[in-house]
Amino acid sequence: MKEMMDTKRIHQYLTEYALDDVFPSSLRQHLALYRFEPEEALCTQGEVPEYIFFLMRGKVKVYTTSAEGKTLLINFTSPLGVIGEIECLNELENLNTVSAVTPVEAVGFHKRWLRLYREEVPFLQFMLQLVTHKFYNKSVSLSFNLLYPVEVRLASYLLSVTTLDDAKVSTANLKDTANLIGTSYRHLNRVILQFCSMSLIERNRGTLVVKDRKGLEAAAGRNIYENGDRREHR
Amino acid sequence: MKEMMDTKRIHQYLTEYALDDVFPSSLRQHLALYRFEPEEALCTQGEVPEYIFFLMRGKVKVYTTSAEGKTLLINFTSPLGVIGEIECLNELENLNTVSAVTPVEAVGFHKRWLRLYREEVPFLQFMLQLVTHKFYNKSVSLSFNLLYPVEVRLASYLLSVTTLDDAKVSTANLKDTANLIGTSYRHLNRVILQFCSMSLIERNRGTLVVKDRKGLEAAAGRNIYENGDRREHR
DNA sequence: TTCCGAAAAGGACATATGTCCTGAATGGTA
DNA sequence: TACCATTCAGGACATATGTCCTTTTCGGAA
Repeated sequence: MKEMMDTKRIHQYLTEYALDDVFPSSLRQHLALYRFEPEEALCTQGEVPEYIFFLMRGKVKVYTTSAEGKTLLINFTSPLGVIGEIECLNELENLNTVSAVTPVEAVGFHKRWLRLYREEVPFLQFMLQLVTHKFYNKSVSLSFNLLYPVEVRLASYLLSVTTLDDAKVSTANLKDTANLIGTSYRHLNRVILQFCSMSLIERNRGTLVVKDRKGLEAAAGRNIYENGDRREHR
Repeated sequence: MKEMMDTKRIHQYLTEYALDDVFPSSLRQHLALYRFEPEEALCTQGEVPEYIFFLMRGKVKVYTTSAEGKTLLINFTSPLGVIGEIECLNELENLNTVSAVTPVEAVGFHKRWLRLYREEVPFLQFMLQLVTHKFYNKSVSLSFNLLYPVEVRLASYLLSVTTLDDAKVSTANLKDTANLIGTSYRHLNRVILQFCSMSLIERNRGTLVVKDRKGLEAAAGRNIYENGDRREHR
């Protein structure tokens, strides 16, 4: 983590994401710009977080590891995602580890300043908005993972990350995909094979190509990732 | 749902749960007291909610039903739980159905008044606090259900709903228990049998008795419901 | 007490999914 | 081009969990 006091760039980001009201000028002095390299952790499961970050550039992955070492990928988060707010607001330890996937820039502040921010209506409104959205998406994914078989989850996922124009998914990160929909790489392959034999998709070197969206929709029942933050994953 | 304008009782509840600051007197005129009978729904999956309720008395269950009719019990909620806030704040449809288990009393207001409340710092702080907690608990249960086998989930559950003094769990609602830990009644029985044969618990007519907390703790690894809102379920 | 019906428990089997391993494909390098 | 190391796909098997149905238990009515 590299901290920078690049006030100008911070201001630029705040404007880009319409956060000028959320951080009134009186509170900006506590904001800093942070940079993370790929693989670097923004926060670590089990530790108590110090900072709240607003993701401005790049992509991070959020995951949990069980005592036995099994990993559950929660999601990939893109701007404007927020990291650490749940734990900082409640003095709890991190449930997840968040690591940079690409080079990342985030605006953040140390949690000791929360007492200032939490007196501000726009800040509170923004956070509430954000957390409720996160909650909603999380609920969707919870139900979805527990209620539907991998087949349905994969079909939904494929519909979400592709369009009619761009029907391809790289298989480079098929392991990530497996984790994301909460299954093993092996099993994912099995289901892919099944979809291929049904001519729903085609597997070429390095990519999956969606051949039959209607068919996939039928397999999915309904597309669960449609409004979820998992949409960002490619 | 029966609406009552029992100002006195509302005031009494607000005091009981230290909500006097959250609802400044200027906003109280929009609050009403609502009563629900067992089995009655406070809100229904798929519909757009109209009210935000603050559960003051009784117990409700929160559950989702899949298109195929499979039911996933999310939790049991007790006072002071809040219902409908996520959806009302974002104009979204209900993800879950919430039904009264016991007779229920809730203080609530129609969402059209949200524009008033959401200008109030104490209200916003309260909601943010509440939603982040809910979120945290949900995250725990998401990870837990996806990462651990039923055996571990049951052990955790048993440790949570019993104490050294009161080591009994009624088997009357074993089906609820099965749903709550996300498995079938059949499979729950299987695991109970297993625990019995390991002398961790004993099954008598109508109750399970915890015999060996240490052993259960070993089976659980760690007790995941410890801070979760599922604790309320008996 | 005996018998019946409802509820609970358990057996048999089916299915989904995970783990481990082998063999094939791939790309880089000499 | 030939060879090697690495990655990827798929086979074989193991395990967890679900579904369906039969058996058992138990309270209550006759």
